[in-house]
Amino acid sequence: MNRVIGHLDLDYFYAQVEEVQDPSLRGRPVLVCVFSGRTDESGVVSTANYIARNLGVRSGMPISLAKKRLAGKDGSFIRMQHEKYEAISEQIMQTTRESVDLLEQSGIDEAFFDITQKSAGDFVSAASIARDIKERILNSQLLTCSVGVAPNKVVAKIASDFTKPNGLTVVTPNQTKSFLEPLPVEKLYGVGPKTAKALSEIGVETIGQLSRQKSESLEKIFGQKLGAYLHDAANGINDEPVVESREITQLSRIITLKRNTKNPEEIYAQLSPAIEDLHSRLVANNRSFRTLSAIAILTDLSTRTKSRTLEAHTNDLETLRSLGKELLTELAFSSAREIRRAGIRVAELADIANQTSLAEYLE
DNA sequence: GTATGCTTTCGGC
DNA sequence: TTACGGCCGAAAGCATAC
Repeated sequence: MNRVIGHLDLDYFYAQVEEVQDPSLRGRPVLVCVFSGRTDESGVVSTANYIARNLGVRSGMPISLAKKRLAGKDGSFIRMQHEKYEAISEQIMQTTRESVDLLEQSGIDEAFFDITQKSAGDFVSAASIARDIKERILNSQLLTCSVGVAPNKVVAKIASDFTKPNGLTVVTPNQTKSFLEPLPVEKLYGVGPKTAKALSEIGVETIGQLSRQKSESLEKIFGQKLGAYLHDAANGINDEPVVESREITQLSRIITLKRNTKNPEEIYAQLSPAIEDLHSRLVANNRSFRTLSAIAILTDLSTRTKSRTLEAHTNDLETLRSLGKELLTELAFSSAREIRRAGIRVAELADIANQTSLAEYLE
């Protein structure tokens, strides 16, 4: 049977949630912002509604710049409340699960789903399931979303992005090749600037052009794995499964310092609560880590990291503190500029339950 | 040379 | 003219093993 895969994307999610909770925001620019606390308006725009986007506001833009773009426009700058969006996201994912065979959440506002069984492999039936999902989300939360339905994840993701906001794009197996044909290669998941540049150098700009390259020549340039993937994906072939629950692979905490500094003590003092917080989250989830990194964002906004991988997993707070401080100190000493933001990250996570004990490890 | 694992950087939201 | 978060996973870069 045809696989039938969908991708769901909640439209300008945080800002739309704010609009729902305060209807007086409708028709005005709405910006959900992260305020760093350094000055009254230092921080960036996380999400903007379409009215703000049409006035030139983008996510990641400094709040002060967004204010200029919206001069005299009655924009609303709202502090981001992550827990609030998290709770709504959870409810949406929960109800959407009822309409599909499998749901794979990716990020707070996106999910892949598999409706092969529910649609019996039929794309007409799949389209009505997708409309039903959209309607349930609209009825229960008053939120719009954009959905793509296609034969696989790669095409479904491109399809959900194709028409938005409030879009539904269905790409049948027969339509897949011509749907992909004119699109730039960057639309393909896994094609970053590096790969795009390499492709451009062999005269490949569109997915159609990519699809006509020999698999062997792509494998020669990009390696077996990426080369084969690119060839398949450009030809509308991709058999990555929808996986119900993805394990978290890393956790991090990052803060903006009160002022720029290179002093490790001053940085550590401010980062300390974030380290404790990261530790509680590890413990709460019964997870341990094997790799620890310190992160520094310098005054020119460039990023430096320093990592260390341990011989065995641990979730010991003292290790986190002392090793974190050590890595941070190394970063501070090796850095040419002062540090603006600092953070800590743990990776190579494992379940405490499955963790090799010291005794087993020594055997 | 290729595969693998670790470190660092990139990029999306 | 500049302005500037907090996460996450993936990509890229690099070292080492075979």
